[in-house]
Amino acid sequence: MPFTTPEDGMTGLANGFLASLSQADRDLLEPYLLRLRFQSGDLLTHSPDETRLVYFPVTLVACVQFADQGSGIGMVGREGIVGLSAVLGEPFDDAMEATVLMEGGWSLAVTVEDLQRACLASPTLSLSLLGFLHSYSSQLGWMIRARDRGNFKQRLCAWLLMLHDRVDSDFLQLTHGSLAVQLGVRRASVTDALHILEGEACLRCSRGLISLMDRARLRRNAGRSYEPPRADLVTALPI
Amino acid sequence: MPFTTPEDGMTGLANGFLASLSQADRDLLEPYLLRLRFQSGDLLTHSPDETRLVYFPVTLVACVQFADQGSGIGMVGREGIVGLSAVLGEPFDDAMEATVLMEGGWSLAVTVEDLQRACLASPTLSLSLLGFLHSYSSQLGWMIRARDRGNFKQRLCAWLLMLHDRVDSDFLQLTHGSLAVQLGVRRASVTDALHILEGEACLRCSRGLISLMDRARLRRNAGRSYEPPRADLVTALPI
DNA sequence: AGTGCTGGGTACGGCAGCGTACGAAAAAAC
DNA sequence: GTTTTTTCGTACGCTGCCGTACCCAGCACT
Repeated sequence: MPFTTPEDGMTGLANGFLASLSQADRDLLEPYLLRLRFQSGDLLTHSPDETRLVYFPVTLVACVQFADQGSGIGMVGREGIVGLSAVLGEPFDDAMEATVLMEGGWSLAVTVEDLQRACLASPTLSLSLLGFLHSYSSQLGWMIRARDRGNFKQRLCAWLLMLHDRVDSDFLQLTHGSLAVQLGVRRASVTDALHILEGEACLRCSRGLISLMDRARLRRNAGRSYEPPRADLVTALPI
Repeated sequence: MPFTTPEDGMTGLANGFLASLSQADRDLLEPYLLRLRFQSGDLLTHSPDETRLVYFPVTLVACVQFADQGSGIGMVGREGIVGLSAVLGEPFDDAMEATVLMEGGWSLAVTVEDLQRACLASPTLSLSLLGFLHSYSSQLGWMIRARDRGNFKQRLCAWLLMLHDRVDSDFLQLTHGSLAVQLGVRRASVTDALHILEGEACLRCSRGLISLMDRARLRRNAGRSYEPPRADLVTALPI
């Protein structure tokens, strides 16, 4: 994952969290932003040279999971932040890690030290971080809800919708197997559920690719296992 | 829940989060702290007179859950904060609420406005809030893990251990029914699992009371569904 | 003592998802 | 063109938990 120049295909600060900051807070971070490219399966938690980084994904989507087990916990994409726990300082919480989904993509990043400096200089920046973390916690709450109420088909729909919220395309480069790992079920369960959804004209499957056809119907299928993202919750700060 | 004086049985700032603050940050909040008493089932999300409050539980334990459904999502006690989302300002995220478990107890609290003022005055306070929210997110992650890996008996053990971490007594005033609601299962499932644990001499049940006998054995039962709290993650800030 | 209520013991059929497994088709490697 | 690998289709028995239901034992109230 080499450093690159902005001309390589990235368009400025296309990260939702950074975009939601005030001009002053953004100015605190912008000089230190790195532009990085990742591939599917890359680990975001540590950078190669042991510099601790905090990531602001742009085109990539990451899945937060326990380091000792595959099943996915949370999902972060262009709307959020990955690796935020590092700003809290040692000792790091290394139970979780984040891996890059699908074909990979771009992310902005700053070193932990730079972010810490900025936070200590700006209470509103710290509160913005708090805002993201709250909305992430809320996402985890919905994940928990999805796991006890709701069958697997609903969970699958909810997961696909969450991913769809974080990419620009209706075509998701996913194998049934990788989906099964993320959702913590058998590969066969994914195949079966996808076939049903295909029968309902919600989506179509080909080898390693899921094409979403009818998002509204998917949402109806997901029921209350899915909650659309609320950008206003992240940005609405007093002052 | 009337306001009371400190002599009523509360011993100072016996909340883990407040205790972890620097003296300067604590001084920002202490003048505005209220001391409140709650009973089992009380809702912490709103105060009676519509004043939005943020709570620092002392002897009470609260369960965070979706407002439209009983099953528990997270648990907060004397180590943490309830209602933090309110500091992010309108619009509030009203999908979740927090109710008081067991026999109730004491909590400190400040109004949202007072906390916001303090946060804007102190970046380190904001970062401390971030620290709590991270450790809460981590707890939710463990909850998710407990729900797919691990059978119900493990989840039950993990939940009891989490509650035990947040009270001083080995005697938990809980009915099988209320446990079933929290864990999102049948009451009969709770009864069955408790009988097994009773057979293993982990605990003993009487009417509306669960007496923990062997915490170590409970932890072995919970397996990797339970993670002991790490106070250091909340407090370790880089200054 | 009688009545009512809450909390707990127990049972039985049902089903969603699991573990495992084997084969076929598509892509990739050679 | 042939071989190897990946991805997907499909099946079968199993089990943990569910839904429902009924009964009994404490405890409270009168």
